[in-house]
Amino acid sequence: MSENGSLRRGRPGYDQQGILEVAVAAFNQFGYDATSMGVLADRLGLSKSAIYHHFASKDEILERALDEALSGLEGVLDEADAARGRAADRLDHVLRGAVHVLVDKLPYVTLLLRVRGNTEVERSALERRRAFDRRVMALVTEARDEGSLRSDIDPRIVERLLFGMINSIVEWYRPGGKEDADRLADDVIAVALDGLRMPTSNRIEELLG
Amino acid sequence: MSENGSLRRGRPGYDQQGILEVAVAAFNQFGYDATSMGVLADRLGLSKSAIYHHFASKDEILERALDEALSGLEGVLDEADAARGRAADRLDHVLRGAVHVLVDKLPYVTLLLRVRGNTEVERSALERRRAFDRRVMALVTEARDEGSLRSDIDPRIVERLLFGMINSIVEWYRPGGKEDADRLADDVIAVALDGLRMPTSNRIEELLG
DNA sequence: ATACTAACTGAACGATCGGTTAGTAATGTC
DNA sequence: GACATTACTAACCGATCGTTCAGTTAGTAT
Repeated sequence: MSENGSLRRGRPGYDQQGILEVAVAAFNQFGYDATSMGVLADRLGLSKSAIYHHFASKDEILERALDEALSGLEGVLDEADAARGRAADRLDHVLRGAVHVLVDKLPYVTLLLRVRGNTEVERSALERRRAFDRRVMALVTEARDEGSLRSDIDPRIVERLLFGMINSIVEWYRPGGKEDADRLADDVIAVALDGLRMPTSNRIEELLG
Repeated sequence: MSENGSLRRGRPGYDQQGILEVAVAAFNQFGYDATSMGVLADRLGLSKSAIYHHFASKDEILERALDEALSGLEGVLDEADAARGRAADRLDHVLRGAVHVLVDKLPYVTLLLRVRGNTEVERSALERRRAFDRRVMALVTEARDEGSLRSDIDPRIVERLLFGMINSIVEWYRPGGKEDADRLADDVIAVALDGLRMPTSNRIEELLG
């Protein structure tokens, strides 16, 4: 439960991170609202009140979890914004990076994608998500203007379809399969950029014509 | 509240459909579990107990709503299975049909896509969804085998990415905008089949080589 | 030993949950 | 008017919700 080698002081047991992992797994299985502190305590093998030693409220557990996901996604965008080069290349980096964050922090991102905005914590997370989307939209627009992306579809719709596809990964991807994160990112980028259609001579003529 | 012109007998008021529409809207706003029968009654302008005149339980309201979405989606697949012709054309019909069902029954499909499987009703709906996905996967496999779709990506992943993209429409599409269902379906199919990349001479050479 | 720190328990709180019961109100039909 | 039909209300139920509190346990540090 502790990541550093030196022994922790005080009575051994869960720390915040340990509680968080179990809680997020439960939230994802039942939904946040449908997960009671009682069943959460059962899963931890603790009493309900023990949880309140580590977190001030159920809401605060959610807040920590959502920040874990959001900071990961925002980090990918920060890297892209710091880099120079074609917008298409920076967008490529963001898409692949987003897939990796999804896979590495799967439970946290899964939870984030199901937030409805019932509380202040949830609304704040939704706003950070919207800000993320806006930054990606700007990148898509840039890539279109430099001639890298097709210009016949609204960049906002392009961005939403792109992340609709990427985010849906949390619905079915499970780690440990033959499909690792790199291969998955390759597939997603291949479908997104080049489409599903099998190239044919007809298509080549169409492109030439 | 009534769709037929002739007057209903008995005291006027809500019928099942009227209750259902308001309930589904509330479920989508707050989430099913976070929507209490109390706030639902407030939205309807009724007492809690009045709702139980129309539905036996909260669960039954959900059941009706999920069936509305599922029967719509299954209908599209039934049409495609009844038709003859290339698998690619039947798949095209399914994808466009799914977009239209999503738009026409937006609140119901939105609700369906958020079901977690906590109750028997939810688990049954999830199983119908999985059966739908399996039928679409078979169609994707057929289209690949006839040479219409690229063969370098697992058909199961293709299907999931496709419907990840399509299903994500419920997260942002709102009726009444400039983007109607037909245009939206065109955009989705365009991105899915031909990708986002701007065709270049390099790409043509690559296809020819 | 003593002090300190962190982890935890059991019992209880007020609030809210989904649901029940018994009775009432408003319409069309005859 | 009587009657059937449909829609609804007020009051209440036991269960469960998130949370609090006073006290206990198990370890490290000096």
